[in-house]
Amino acid sequence: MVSIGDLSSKTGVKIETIRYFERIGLMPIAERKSSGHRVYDETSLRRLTFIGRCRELGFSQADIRSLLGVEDNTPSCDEILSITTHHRTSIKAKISDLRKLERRLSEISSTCLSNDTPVCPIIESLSEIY
Amino acid sequence: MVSIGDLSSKTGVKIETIRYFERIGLMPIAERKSSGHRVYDETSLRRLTFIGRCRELGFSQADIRSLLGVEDNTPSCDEILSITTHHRTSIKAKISDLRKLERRLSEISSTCLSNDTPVCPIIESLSEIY
DNA sequence: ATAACACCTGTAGTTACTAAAGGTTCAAGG
DNA sequence: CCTTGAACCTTTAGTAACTACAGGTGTTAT
Repeated sequence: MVSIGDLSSKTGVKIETIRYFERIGLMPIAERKSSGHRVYDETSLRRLTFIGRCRELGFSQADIRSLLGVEDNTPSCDEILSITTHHRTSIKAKISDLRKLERRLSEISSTCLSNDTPVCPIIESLSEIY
Repeated sequence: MVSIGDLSSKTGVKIETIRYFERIGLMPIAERKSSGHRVYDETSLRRLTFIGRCRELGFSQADIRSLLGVEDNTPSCDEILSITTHHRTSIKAKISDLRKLERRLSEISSTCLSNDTPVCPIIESLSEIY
């Protein structure tokens, strides 16, 4: 039985965030001491650890909800693998988008290095109307 | 002299977003017809085109503000190159972060494929307390 | 004239938290 | 026992960067 501060330091999730997770239903409603202070047990610790790791891995709250079986039932191993795979796919897509961006930016910047025009070629190329 | 709808279809920026840009000062306060409808000229078109392209390239509003010289003066070519380079650096960092994530997810998923345990190894590995 | 459409304002919702204001409770030292 | 400072409580507002809606006015074509 630990306090919210202890839970926070054990998981690395900020106190406000833990209360927020309770509010939105990611964490169950915590039991209280007579004073009103929240108390947590090992189950809470495991659950928050799980949420924290998912967060580090970039899962959305909706994904975490599904993984935890918050609104439906506990998901099957297949469902979990499917959510994870889907998340991986979207990460790969994001990487590919960012790489394209980087290439475009690098092209645009290169015109700037050979700069002998009175007007900035980056600005020009970005405001040009076709 | 065109309407907000025309400007929107020429630039691909939604009408609500154009009004929003005016509200936050990215676009200048538009002139109005006697009816109250906004009217735009070529200068607005160039400016919105610029903003739209920057947005596609993932620049933050703060960056766009600097590039446009909204709060300070018109930036020098050096300043523009510096903002762009900085943005490229953060894109590269994001790519590298996402790649790490992807590798972690791929590791975690692989344990699931050889699944003969009664409990999901993905969930297990994510909620484990050390 | 009237329908259909474009435009107007103002406000609230999105995601995933974070921070601040203003008030209890707890634990340790004197 | 009393005090003081840390930790806790609630509620509300703020962040980025828009998007969407409600409820009203203007414009255009038949």
